[in-house]
Amino acid sequence: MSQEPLPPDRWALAEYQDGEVRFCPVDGRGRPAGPVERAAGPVEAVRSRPGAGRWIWRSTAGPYPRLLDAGLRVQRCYDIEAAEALLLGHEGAHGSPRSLPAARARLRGLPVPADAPSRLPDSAQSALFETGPVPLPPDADPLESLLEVYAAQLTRTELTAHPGRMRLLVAAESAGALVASEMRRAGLPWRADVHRQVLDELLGPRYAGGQEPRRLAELAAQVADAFGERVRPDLPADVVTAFRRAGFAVTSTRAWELRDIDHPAVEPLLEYKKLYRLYTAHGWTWLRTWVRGGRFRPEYVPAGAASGRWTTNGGGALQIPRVLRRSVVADPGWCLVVADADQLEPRVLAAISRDPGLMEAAGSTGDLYTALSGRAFTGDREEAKLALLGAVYGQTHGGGLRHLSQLRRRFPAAVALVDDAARAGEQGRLVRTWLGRTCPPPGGEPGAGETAPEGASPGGSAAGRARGRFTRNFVVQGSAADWALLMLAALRRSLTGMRAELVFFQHDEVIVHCPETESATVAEAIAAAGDTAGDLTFGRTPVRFPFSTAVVKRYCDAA
DNA sequence: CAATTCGGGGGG
DNA sequence: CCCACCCCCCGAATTG
Repeated sequence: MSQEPLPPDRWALAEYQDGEVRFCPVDGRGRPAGPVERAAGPVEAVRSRPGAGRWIWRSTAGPYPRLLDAGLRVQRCYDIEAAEALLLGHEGAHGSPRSLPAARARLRGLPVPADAPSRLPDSAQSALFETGPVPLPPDADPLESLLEVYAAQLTRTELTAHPGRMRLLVAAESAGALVASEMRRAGLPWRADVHRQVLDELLGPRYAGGQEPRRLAELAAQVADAFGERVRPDLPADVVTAFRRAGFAVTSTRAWELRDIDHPAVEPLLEYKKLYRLYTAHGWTWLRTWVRGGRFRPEYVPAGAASGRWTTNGGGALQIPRVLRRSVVADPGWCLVVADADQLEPRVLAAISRDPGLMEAAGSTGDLYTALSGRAFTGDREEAKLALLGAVYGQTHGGGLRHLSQLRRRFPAAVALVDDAARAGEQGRLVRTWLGRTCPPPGGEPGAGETAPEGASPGGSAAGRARGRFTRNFVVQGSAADWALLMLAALRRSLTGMRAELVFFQHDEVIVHCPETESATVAEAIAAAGDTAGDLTFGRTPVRFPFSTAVVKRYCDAA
């Protein structure tokens, strides 16, 4: 069946109620290939098998943080619950519970338990209500259940549209889970003193007793002066009313709408909103909550977004405001290698569409948009960029559309790919990324093949068109997320044995914290990881995946 | 009174 | 003029 040589050494590991673990070697079909061993915990088990190639376990977030605490890493893993989510999605059962007990129950035709909520409401945060992983029924043996589900997953994988790609996707998602745990443990270097200095500079000192910062109070007073009445700048309704009274027919208080209004309240108001946002989202409270011992440690959630992009659970790690990048400072003698993938989405589009013209343009490491504008595309770099992004996002009006027909002529296969994806969405069909991650069905979470009730003519309705834009973008953004996982896995591999640590990942950007002496090696490893991931993910194409890389002491000093 | 939605801003 | 796409986070208002 599969011609790939099997990893020499895979081990299944399951935790029991009393904390004990049992583990055994596993063959290529998911059957036990040796005696079951016991250990006091995952640390003891993994330590006893230093040569294990891949650990198969229920969920990386369970045992792996404890392994890291004990100073252990594993080379590779197979995350059953991550795989279950990917397979369910591919099978069109997107929202079905993904836990090991749920997967087992489905195999046996038993009632399927719901998943534990991924994020608890604040009111339930008390230890009393802490919800652990969904429990197996008391009569189920954890290791046997794990192997039963694993074996079935291997079979289901072979039934997917592209089994080889799905195998790769599961491996990549599992590697991502390892990276997420490791990054959280390492933490992003964060100087609380610098952060406080930024807050003091921009917001001024806080008044005693939890009052708002002085600068916010001053700006609020200026707004009130300008209107000649008290207006609370953080209440949109208040502000709209005040502008109406002053003779300006605004419909919202969005920055782009207010920017062009000639009224003395506008400037302090916009400044207030910017600073208010900093104060509430990344102010002193955030600092107290999230920064400990000079490190910011968010909980990353791989595939938290439908497209496969990561999210975080609290801390807003993927929305660090630019003004706070000054606080991300390397340790003495160390540096940050900050690397940003260049024009990732158009390069991904080139690879997944195999469009000859676009592949040729993406076959160089130079700026892709400049390459486009230099060719038979009449327009400058900015216009080329807008046209291409407009095609990927499903732009409906505006300047970028002017060049769309030209794009269509120059890069017919690329445009056809996103157009097909859009049509699929409008017709209520599912689309997949290159590796086979499947978009959620229309009409919300519930999952299992529901048919949109009001979708008689989805192509014609506003909802149908919105769905088309979603699926159009999904195939590109999601395939870029496929690539990013393999890039992380490749980079992680090449950093083993070094002191360098991956400390941040944001869609198309990574930060590695390393001794200054390692920076050149790390930069090379990142460059190599981009192209390696391109070949692994999409097969061999001429498309290159370069990074803009900077070696800096402070995050803000990277381009 | 708690849960949900809205509006506006941040990131890619 | 901006926008299309994916998200997070907060406070206030609204709803059950």
